[in-house]
Amino acid sequence: MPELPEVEVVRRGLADHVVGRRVASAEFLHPRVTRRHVEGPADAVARSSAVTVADAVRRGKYLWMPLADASGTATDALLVHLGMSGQLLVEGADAPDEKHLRARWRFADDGPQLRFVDQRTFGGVAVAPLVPTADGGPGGRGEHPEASWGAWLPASVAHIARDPLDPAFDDAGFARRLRLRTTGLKRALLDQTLVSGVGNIYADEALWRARLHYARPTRTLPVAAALQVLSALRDVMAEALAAGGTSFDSLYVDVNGASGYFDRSLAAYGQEGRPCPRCGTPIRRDAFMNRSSFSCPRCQPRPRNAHL
DNA sequence: CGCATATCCTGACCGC
DNA sequence: TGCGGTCAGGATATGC
Repeated sequence: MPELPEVEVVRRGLADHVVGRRVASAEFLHPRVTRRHVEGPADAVARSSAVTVADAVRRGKYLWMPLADASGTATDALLVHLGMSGQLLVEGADAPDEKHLRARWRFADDGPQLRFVDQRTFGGVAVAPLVPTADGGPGGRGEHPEASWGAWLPASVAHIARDPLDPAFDDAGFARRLRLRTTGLKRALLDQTLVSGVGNIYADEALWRARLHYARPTRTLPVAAALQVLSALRDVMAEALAAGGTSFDSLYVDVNGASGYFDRSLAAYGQEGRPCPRCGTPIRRDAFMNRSSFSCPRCQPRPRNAHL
């Protein structure tokens, strides 16, 4: 399941193999892939053809490529969300179509194609106009991929918060907004309008590292604890990114989620019954939010005033 | 409006 | 071998 580190691996692959190339034609092979593009698939084809891919940018789990017209101006971006099972692949024209091939872009240089493959069709593609960011820019100093395209993002992504690896992320603002919520801590971490890029896997891992229970009420969470969760998110995502960055082939823009490489490093997620790496207590699995939460019963005791 | 839940989808897996 | 049930979960529509 692609979360922030997996999407960043994909972004880097696009930066290496797609940015700077001119798209000759676009093709969408499944109606669901463009369901978020309100003007319809024909419009998406038109607006992502005969353009040059100017950059590859990410915020949280959203990925986009500003598309430059003949004058070099980019007013639109090709926006991709991988959903649960989406993959972006860079492959030669002779490679057979994948069973779940949903979209394809051919390039004017006749080099490898870009393909979107998605078994479960939770992912999607849209062409969206670029608009200024609400908080006015990336903050300038970092390596974050959004920095090069500065203060712009697709209009349909404007409601998504910055992610923990973004140098312009507002730590104090996050803690303040978190404490205004009346909910449980993990619910809040999964809310992409508060902090983006966090899914079930990294939420569980960060909570384990911070020794906090998923149902800890946000309203009374100390600021220091909120900042510790943020720090844990940054650590685990950076480690996963480092692990993922070593394993992908140069012509394969890999997204295999955590199953490919980082699963060996998971302390809690998917580890039901196995000993907690810190204290040896068997990791427990709880049904929560229509999915599973994994935690250590000893390191992460359920608070007496647990939210739900 | 804030918060919680139902829903979309397909393939792997399990017990019988 | 097949069959029904369960599970995986990101984002959003809907409901309270």
